[in-house]
Amino acid sequence: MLQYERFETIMNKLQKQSSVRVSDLSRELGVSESTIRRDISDLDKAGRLKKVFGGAVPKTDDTDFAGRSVNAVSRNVEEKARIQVDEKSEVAMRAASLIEDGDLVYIDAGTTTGCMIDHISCQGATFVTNGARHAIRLARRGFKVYLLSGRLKAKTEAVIGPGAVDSLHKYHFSKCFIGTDGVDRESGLTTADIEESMVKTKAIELSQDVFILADSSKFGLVASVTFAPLDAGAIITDRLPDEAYRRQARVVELHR
Amino acid sequence: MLQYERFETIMNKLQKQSSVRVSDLSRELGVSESTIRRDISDLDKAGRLKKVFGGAVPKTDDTDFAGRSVNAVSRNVEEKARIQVDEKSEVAMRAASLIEDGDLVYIDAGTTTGCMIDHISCQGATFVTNGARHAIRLARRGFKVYLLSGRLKAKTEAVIGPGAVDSLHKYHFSKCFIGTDGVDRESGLTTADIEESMVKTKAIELSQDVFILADSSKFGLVASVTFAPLDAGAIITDRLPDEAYRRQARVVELHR
DNA sequence: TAGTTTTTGATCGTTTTCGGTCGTTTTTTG
DNA sequence: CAAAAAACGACCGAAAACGATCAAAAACTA
Repeated sequence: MLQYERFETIMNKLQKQSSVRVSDLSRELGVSESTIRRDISDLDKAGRLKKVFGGAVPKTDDTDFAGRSVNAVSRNVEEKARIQVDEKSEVAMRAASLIEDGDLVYIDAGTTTGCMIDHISCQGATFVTNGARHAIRLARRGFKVYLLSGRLKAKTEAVIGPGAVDSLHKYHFSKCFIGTDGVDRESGLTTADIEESMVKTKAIELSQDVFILADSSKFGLVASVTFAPLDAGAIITDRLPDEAYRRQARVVELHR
Repeated sequence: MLQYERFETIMNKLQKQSSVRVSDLSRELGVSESTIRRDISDLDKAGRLKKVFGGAVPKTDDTDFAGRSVNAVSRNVEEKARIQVDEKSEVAMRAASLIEDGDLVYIDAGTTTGCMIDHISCQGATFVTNGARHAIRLARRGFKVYLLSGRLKAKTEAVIGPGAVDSLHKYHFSKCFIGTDGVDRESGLTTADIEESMVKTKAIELSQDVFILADSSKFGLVASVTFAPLDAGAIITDRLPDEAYRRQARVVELHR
């Protein structure tokens, strides 16, 4: 087994497990503990994880108040992209079809909104986004693209924080497309990161038409921070698990 | 078996396997390990895969945008590009070694500055950049990264224009690293895009120590817009084609 | 065909990786 | 709090991988 493969295996495990042990890795990968220690040291030096006594934990780019690992709940971009692919893609396709020539569109960072990019058919829209990779992909497709300024969060590749909110002020969007971690009748629309939530809230405020992208798995979930009430915009979903949501929000349901 | 066939076989394997070994390929393709190593080196330099100790892994698209597919390029062109890559990389490595803990560093968009990212060894620096992909790569490596706001230019993946210059104002860099298209004794430092030049000029103005990255091929070239005089900062290059430059600028020359 | 260029395989000194040992540090246990 | 256990890192030697070099083989050219 190549050193590089071990590196990737360790990092993959850390995305799901929130911690790994030297002894376990040594057994599972069939190499000595010395080697695992070296690997972990190298990955730590490279800034890809945090070495702790007995093993390693994922490196969170914004330090949790206790300095503890919070990765068990919030996975990173690639991981998230893998799950619920079909549903995400359907929702995204529908959302993309709403974009028209002349629109000034805000596209939120995130995997679901990212799916939209390949499905945008009209050519005359202008885009603003806080997703660094989204911006690159949009620009490649030939669109006029503006990026927000501010700190780049490694895990979600999103520009966040007060700087990002500031640089939003001058825009007046005709449409905005926002992803969400949770949709709940009591808590409304929620997301895991407070700084990301600030950006979402501001973008919604500045937009004429608001669209929330939420595949069916998001309903009933509540993340750390509420960024908008349920009726902040139209919720686009593949399947609505509970008709009760209709009383509180405008819902676009793809499968009946 | 033709070289071309081996190239394709290796690339095909990498699409399914996530890694290949020199020893395996040597046996399977019936050629010596030397040959496989040469093949892998060539494919790596062409940007089609990533060479690792013991074999190779697929190239993830986060490296740089020089990684286009080169199916039928003439040998001469490929050879030339390879040499330039080496020189760029040397220059970048030297530049990266100048970064220290505590620095607030501006990194300009561009391929040469992009090479720096993999070679930054210290962990305690903070970065500001107008390169969208640079930002993503820096963030992945665990650095604190800030992006400028503004329009994203598709070709260079750089944030440019007045918005970008505005969002620069608040920073005071300890060091900045700027790429250039041309270095000329009369015209100074030049670049092709007027909006990119504005960002470069402002970043230089805001920085205590200024470093210009220019491989030897850039000397004597003049692009459309001058963004700074020759003595705006230290010019880092692999080889200085003409000693006369020393009279006008501070030069760091790698090969004497 | 003869001469040139390119590709390939073998060699060899150098570098990198890896597992085991051992003294030290950290954590757990009593 | 002290002893025991576990984990650690530094070090070393063996093994593997590497790159540079060179000569033979193959492909190309005049």
